[in-house]
Amino acid sequence: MRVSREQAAQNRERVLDTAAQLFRERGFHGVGVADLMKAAGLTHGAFYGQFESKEDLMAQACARAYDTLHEHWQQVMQKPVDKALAEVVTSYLSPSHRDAPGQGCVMAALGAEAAREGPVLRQTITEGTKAQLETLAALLPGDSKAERRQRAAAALASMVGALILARALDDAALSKEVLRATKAALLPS
Amino acid sequence: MRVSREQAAQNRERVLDTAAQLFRERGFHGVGVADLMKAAGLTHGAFYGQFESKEDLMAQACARAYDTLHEHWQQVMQKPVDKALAEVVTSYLSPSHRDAPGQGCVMAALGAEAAREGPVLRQTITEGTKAQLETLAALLPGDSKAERRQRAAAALASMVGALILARALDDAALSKEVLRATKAALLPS
DNA sequence: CCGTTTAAATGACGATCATCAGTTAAGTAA
DNA sequence: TTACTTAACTGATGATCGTCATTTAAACGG
Repeated sequence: MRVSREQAAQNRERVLDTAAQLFRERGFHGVGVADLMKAAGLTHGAFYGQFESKEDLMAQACARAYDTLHEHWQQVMQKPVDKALAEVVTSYLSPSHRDAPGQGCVMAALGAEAAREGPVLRQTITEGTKAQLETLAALLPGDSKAERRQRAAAALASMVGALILARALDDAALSKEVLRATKAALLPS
Repeated sequence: MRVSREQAAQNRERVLDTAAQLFRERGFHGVGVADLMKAAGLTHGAFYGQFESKEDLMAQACARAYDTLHEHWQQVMQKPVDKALAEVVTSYLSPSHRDAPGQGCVMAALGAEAAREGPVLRQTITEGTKAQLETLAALLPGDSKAERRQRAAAALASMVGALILARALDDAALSKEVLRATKAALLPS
């Protein structure tokens, strides 16, 4: 059957949101086109009317995920810088972020896989990361902009790594310890 | 055809080494059993005479990779502690490590994927990581063992994250900057 | 109200996936 | 030399993969 122009646009958005979540939860190779469309309430045939290929969707879904994450960070940026930094770091390194990859950091969930994919996806990832670094640099101390950018790069790396470790480890205590230790290194009290 | 007992054991080792490399290069889902066996110079049929399943192989290949990496770290441990720390951090965060995932860190290459796999694989990863943390803790300053373990956890997280970022980013300058910044944070000069 | 457009569904395609049964042939033990 | 064992190969399994041609039917423009 057919559906109104508006409905079709909504469907497209829903497919994108569903993909952004499922890819982060199961990885790019862990989600088939049919799986995804069913999760979005459609059949697999409708996919290629809206997207050029799966790789096209992968890039668009990542862009969508980065947009959503960026909005959250921008909200936190309204607070005073020291509070904002503490909140960004604390929420990133929280057990709830670790346990909800579908709503979480793109790099931590898909970075390693993305490194093996095509240039379109990698460029999307790079742009999202640059925006993240910009936000983070504004929250960190430093005499020059270059120094703040450098600290932001190191801070983002440590947060991404900590989340990946915390998710991979089978030892709950050690998983928590990695998050705690990284938080302590970033927020010296 | 058949092959001597000794030759068969060698074949098994070769399959494991090949798997340890290919999995890190292409991810678990990026390597098929047939691909792997062909790369090891055998046909796909010989696989299930040596391994119980692909997941079984994944765990054994990761254990093999961790063993090899552990040997390298133990060699570096012969040096005085400050030199050893500098070498571990520098080589980990080097462009050559970034560009050779097949011989590099298991967590950086497969950590995110491993988090979604079965308990056998996750346990293997956890054991390998614990050994890494132990080695790293011996190289870091700190008043107590607990403090050194905490610093080791934060240091490993930052190294893993930096490598993943450096591999995923499409911007060569930024990729290098992430490695450099993380090295600077870990080795204050 | 009718003809056109098009979103979605159906169904199939070739390829590849992990897995395994059956066969071949060579090492091993008698 | 003979009988047994077994590593590796061949070939096929059903499932799933991304992709697309075709059909259906409802929204849209006149």
